[in-house]
Amino acid sequence: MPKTDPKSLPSAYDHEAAQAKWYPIWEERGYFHADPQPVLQGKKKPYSIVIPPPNVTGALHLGHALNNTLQDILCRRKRMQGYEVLWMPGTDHAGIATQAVVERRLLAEEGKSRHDLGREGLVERIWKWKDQYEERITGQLKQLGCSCDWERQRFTLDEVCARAVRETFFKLFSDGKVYRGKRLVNWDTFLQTAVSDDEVFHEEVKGHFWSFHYPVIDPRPGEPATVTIATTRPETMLGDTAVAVHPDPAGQLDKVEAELTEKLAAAPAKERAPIEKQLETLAERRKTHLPKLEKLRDMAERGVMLKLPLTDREIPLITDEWAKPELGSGCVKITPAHDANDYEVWQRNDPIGAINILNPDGTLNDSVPEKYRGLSMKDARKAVVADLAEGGFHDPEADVADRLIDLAHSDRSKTPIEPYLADQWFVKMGDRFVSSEGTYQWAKHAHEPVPVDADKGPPARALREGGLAQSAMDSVERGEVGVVPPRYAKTYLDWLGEKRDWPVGRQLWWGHRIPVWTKRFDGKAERDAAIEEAGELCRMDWERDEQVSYNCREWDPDTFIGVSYMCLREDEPELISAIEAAGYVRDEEVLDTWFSSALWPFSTMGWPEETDLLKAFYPTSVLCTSRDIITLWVARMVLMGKYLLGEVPFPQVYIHPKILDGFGETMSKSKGNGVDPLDVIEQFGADALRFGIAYLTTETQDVRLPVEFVCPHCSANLKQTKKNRVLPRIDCPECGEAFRTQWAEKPEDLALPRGPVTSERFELGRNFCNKLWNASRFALTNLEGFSASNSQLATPDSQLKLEDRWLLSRLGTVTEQVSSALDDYRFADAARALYDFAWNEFCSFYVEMTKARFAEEGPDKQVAQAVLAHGLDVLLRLLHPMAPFLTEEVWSLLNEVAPVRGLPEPAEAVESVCVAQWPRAQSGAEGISPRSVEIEDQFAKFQAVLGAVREVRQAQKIPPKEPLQFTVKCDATTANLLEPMQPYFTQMARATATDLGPEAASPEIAATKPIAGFESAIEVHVDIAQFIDVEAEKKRLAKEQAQLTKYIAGVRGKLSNEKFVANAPAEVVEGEKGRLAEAEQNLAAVEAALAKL
RNA sequence: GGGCGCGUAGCUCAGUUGGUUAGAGCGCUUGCUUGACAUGCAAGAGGUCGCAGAUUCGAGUUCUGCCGUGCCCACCA
Repeated sequence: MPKTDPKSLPSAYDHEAAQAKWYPIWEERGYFHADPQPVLQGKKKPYSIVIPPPNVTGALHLGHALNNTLQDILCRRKRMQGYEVLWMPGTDHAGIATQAVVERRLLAEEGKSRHDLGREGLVERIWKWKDQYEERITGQLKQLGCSCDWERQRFTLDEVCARAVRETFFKLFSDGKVYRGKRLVNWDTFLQTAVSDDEVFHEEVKGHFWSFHYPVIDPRPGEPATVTIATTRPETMLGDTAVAVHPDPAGQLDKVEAELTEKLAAAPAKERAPIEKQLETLAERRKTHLPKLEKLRDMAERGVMLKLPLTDREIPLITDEWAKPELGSGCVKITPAHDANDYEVWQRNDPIGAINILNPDGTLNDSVPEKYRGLSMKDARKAVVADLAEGGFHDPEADVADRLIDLAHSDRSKTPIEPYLADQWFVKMGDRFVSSEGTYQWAKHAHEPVPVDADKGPPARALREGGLAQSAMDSVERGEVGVVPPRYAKTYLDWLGEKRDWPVGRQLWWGHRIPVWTKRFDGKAERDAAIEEAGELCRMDWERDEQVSYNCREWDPDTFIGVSYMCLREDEPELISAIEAAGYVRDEEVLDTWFSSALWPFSTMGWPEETDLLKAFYPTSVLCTSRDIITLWVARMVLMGKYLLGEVPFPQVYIHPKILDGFGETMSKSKGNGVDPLDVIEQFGADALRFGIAYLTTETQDVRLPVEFVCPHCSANLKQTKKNRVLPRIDCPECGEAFRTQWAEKPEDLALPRGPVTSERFELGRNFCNKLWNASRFALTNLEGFSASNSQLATPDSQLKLEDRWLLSRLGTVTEQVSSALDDYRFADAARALYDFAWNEFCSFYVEMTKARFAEEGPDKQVAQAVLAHGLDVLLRLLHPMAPFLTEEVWSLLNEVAPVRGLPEPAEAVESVCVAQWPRAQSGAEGISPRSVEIEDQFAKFQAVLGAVREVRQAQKIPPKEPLQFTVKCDATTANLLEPMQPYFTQMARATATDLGPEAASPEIAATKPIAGFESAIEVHVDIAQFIDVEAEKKRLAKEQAQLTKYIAGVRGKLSNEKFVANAPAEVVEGEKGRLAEAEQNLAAVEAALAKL
């Protein structure tokens, strides 16, 4: 291979070239491929991470860049530490989001709906989209430099994952942890589909608040004959199954009053009026409403029924805390099938039942009286209100008109959402009920709790215990899974503690189809036949000698109406046809995306097969994710890992910060404040992006990134504001030319050149990379003629100069800092340590000092070369996880001039920094020049003296080229130390020390700078006879004097405080005394200098 | 309403168990062009650490309350 001439290297780091060059080479050489064999043979320790799979439809944004950069930093370092590393990549099929995107495109581009294509057609279409999107995501990750094992890439809907999903569902079903229940969903009557909470937006609309009377059946004398209820949705009254009143209205009013009083006492004057008004209203209510409510409560406890107007139904008056005596009439109608709160009331008061009055298209169904059937909700409302008024059930005076109502709308169709009670598959999160009435077990495949003691009825209210959720809680509580930072454990535990059952079905086509077949039966005869039939189907299964099917039955014990379910472990055609021939119908729904995500740490490794991969790499080493999916994803992975493999999927969860925009808001495409990492990579380079991210990733804070557009015409940066951030086109105020943004949609906008969105905060990373690049160029140029023998340092102490030992010591310290920071996921600390060391020490001092040594051939030059090569080598290794491309590029160039380097040097060149050993804290210096606080401290003296001279030059406005002379009054040790640094004072400050030591005289006309912070005083006196600006020097000294005086007064005060001297630790007191003495000495020097001027 | 954060220099942020004269980057001011780097070098200005109390010899750091701000969850018949 021809050698590169270091002098021909460009003066700016070419990130584009390095990125294009190295990634393919890394892949080709298989650096990222994980081999289970060395682990299984005990030769290497495993380290594994599964990627949080990005949604296939989404292009990656900066949040992903952060998430993946951090994982890559961890993986690359572990690889260098000799672990066999598996970083498992993949994508998520993201059911709803993906289907929605593809459906939208289908409609926009072809004018077709999903019904035009049919289930299979649509799914096939989505698969095609998926390949395209996935490729883009993969490409973005590669551009970022992510060292994923691409040969093992998975997709949550691929065959391997599907197998795991089927096995899991089958096991849950067989264990009786799956049941069929009712659940309220957000029903989009236009699209006739359920939409997730995320796809619902709330909009205030003007509404009307009606009051109606429901007649009481057979009231006793003195009791109210009607119950008044208020509602914004009168049409739902057709589905009412109860009216509720609070069980203790007086108590509740007391409680509300007490709260208000407390609030009033604490409220500032201007806020008092409305609270006082509320209190008045409350007092008024006690008179007007309370007696009636208490009567109603008694009636409810007696079991009084009400006549539901417009229907022939009777509904109970019940007590429930949901009814707020301080609001409305104090009573509330209960429509469990069409309101989330009423649904909860139903859960607490099981016998009242629920009536679904809607057809999927949003019209009223057969459960309502004939005259309303088929009406839309809107028409039904008019009819119901009119009929109630006609029947005398309406109380118009109590109505509230023009009330603003927060109404849920579907994000996709923009039509109002109807809460709709749908059959759902649930996974049980708890397995026991415990209440004051006793302990209850879950019935198998049913959601009703059954008492352990058969005499008791179901409990009214109970805590759930045990089960899947509990096992996941235990894992965190016992420390099997550690959460970093620990405060996030609370989110996890609180959520799991509710033990809410997991509704796992989704009314979609894109996803893992639920492997259950259903058959209804009606009556005893049909039921018995179904049981027999199921038995036969199972025998057919047994012949296959594997458990391929399972069945269960549910029925009403009185009527024998029920359903029989068959769950198949695999899609075996023969069994399916047998089952379907028997009248079983396959479930239409698919599983929640999180169901397959929950299996991700092991489904990706081939579970349920006992693969080598699984044996070698499960459990994984850490999960790295953002806080918003702690519940949805992390908790469920732990739960499933414990349930299916008996082992937690990861011993640690690292929760990283989120990236926010300049206004502190989460970045998202819909807000228009998102930044495309490719824009940043293009402008600043992947290394700059990565380093910048690491530098910003602190523990407590989210990362705020003020965002700006870059004009493609004139490169002007335009701050993004709340106003311009969603504009499709912007006219550049600098050059007047227009450009388009990522939100351009119209053809005329799309024709304009695109203005990328970036953040100037990545300049730090770019500048740093460039700094390192140039330091490397310097080193490469000056390592000409370097040979391995040059680096042999047989008698190091005699040959190493102070700066060599200093650098070697510092390398050890920095290695230690970076290592421990990365061990604790303190990425910012690691990045800062490297930044400061590389820039302020390696470049500003060591490289500067070697310039003087390279000027002359000889052993000193050779030592400098050896140390420089070694220093750069260690720096590249430490920096590689954060800046892989830059470090690899420089590594390869360094290999050309100094293939064998380091102290002690390896036997041969290491071909890539990817596979180089991570430095040990003592490594470079080990056995030759150990880490030494003394050396670092000594060197700091030199740095301080140099700084003093430079400061005087600036203060006196002495031109940089003008030579200076100075003396240093210091103890003999310091003088001996400084003496050999003479060439560097010349080199770095154009100054010569004419006298050093305890007796050093100050020049006749001098600027004086005392140096604080060392055990003995150091005074620097710069000869300024030729240049003097007396006023400037006086000013400078006066400032020093003021500072010192103030400081001395402070310390004296402290020391004269007897309590301080008595209570503070001796070392603190001693420290103060020492500093006081030093400050006093410095002050004396300053005052002497002032007097002399 | 519940939970979790954050408020330190003009901006974005560090600040380990309380103990030197509170730091960095950007921006700003001043001075520097020929050999690593103007994506740079040298120096400087800029902070009563949101407010008020408490604990302590000592508080940016601990506690309480308030103000401001953000995120998550629940909810508004």
